[in-house]
Amino acid sequence: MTKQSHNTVRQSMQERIETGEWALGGLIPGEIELAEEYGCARTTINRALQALADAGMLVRKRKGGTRVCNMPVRQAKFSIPVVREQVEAMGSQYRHRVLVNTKTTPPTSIATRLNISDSDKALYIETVHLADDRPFAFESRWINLKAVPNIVDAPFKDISVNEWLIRSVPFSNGDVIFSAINADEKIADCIEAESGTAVFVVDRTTWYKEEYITTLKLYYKPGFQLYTRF
Amino acid sequence: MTKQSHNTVRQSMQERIETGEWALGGLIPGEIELAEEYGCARTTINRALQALADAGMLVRKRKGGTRVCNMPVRQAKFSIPVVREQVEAMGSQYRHRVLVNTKTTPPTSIATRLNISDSDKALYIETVHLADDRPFAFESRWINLKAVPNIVDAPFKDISVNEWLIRSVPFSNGDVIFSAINADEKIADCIEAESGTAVFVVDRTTWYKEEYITTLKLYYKPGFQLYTRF
DNA sequence: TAGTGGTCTAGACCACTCA
DNA sequence: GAGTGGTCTAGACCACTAT
Repeated sequence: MTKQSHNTVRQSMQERIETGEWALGGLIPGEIELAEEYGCARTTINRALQALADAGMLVRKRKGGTRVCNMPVRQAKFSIPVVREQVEAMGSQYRHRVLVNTKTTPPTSIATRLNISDSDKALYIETVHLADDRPFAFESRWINLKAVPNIVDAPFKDISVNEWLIRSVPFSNGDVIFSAINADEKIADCIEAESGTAVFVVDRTTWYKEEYITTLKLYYKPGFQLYTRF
Repeated sequence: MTKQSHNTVRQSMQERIETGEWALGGLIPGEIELAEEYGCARTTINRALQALADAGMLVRKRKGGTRVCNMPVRQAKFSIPVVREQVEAMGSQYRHRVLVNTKTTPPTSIATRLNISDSDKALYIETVHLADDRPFAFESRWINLKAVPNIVDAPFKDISVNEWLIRSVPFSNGDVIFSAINADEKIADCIEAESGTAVFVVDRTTWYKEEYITTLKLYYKPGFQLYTRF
């Protein structure tokens, strides 16, 4: 073979795994050997192998060599949903309405999550996200004022709370919990559903460098689906 | 600075983004310039920049240079859930019970998904996944017999259908849809819940090289949560 | 301790795309 | 056409870990 890109090599190796030429859990040749076989530099082989390891297909160990993963679990990458983009992706017009925006002391469960004391005040905001002026999702959010004190001056008419935060604290970390609940009356009312309807819930908490920023729950309208590919 | 690993460089650059030194949507220095600044080879800088671009923090274009992403959307990677591992991760003992296992003609919606004709038979399997002998999830699965004909001989006493497929067709592609529904009577019965309870649903279809393998729906017991981090 | 992957370098050429 | 990122190479040294 002549001139191989790391991509071509990777695909070739992926096929060797898929066809079983390289058995599940089995050891595969070392980098130098593969470099000779493919007729390219070891660096190129290394890059291809690392990509496959990153995808969860290979497990690599110094001295131990490279093995095909014996319990192949595919991983999927997905973007943390931004409601406005979800709405616009459907071809609908996005708008939002702020129902509540107050500074108040949060319940203990929230205070714990934001790592603030029970007596500290936090910003509580309720928002309804609309798609073509029909309810799409209801958002209930608490914000740690110590983390982003200047948020109180921000007007949320044109820009949503979420997008303000994204711009203000651009690359935070966080966790996400997906679940399903039966809508209580309040939620049902906000998303124009009947009480008791199954609702898809996204519970998200974000932080930046040991400091908690915000925690929110998103209740999507009935029938909502979250799609991913792997 | 002396001897920088690509990791150190990456972290340094990540901070410059987070602190706003490199503004959202702004152009950052070119690779050669950064290489001089950090005192390392361009290859090393390239690697760090590619990692950040991969994480969605940077957007790179030939000739156009590298810019900080102006609408930062964090991405999360998560493993396609394998029920047995979910159960064992909770410290419970996993078992499963096969309720139905028949060869039959699928409804049109399923036939379409598996890309087979309406008259073709497919394998239909219903399974209840148990955690410490209590229902954890109910699985309703269709399998394309043309894709994996030898599955009919497989005994699903020790190993679940899913794990048999994973080993047989180890690195398939697929899509996943998360949603919430109200349990009908049958589902409610299988997961020991009341009819109408909100249930978390995972709908998954997998294929390998243009051929559809299987499509399934997983109905989790009430209170189930799917956790991810970003 | 020896063997494997992990990383870095300096230099080169290519491919894309903006002006 | 010129400038940027994308990729490859050959060689070197380091770090981990299985034996």
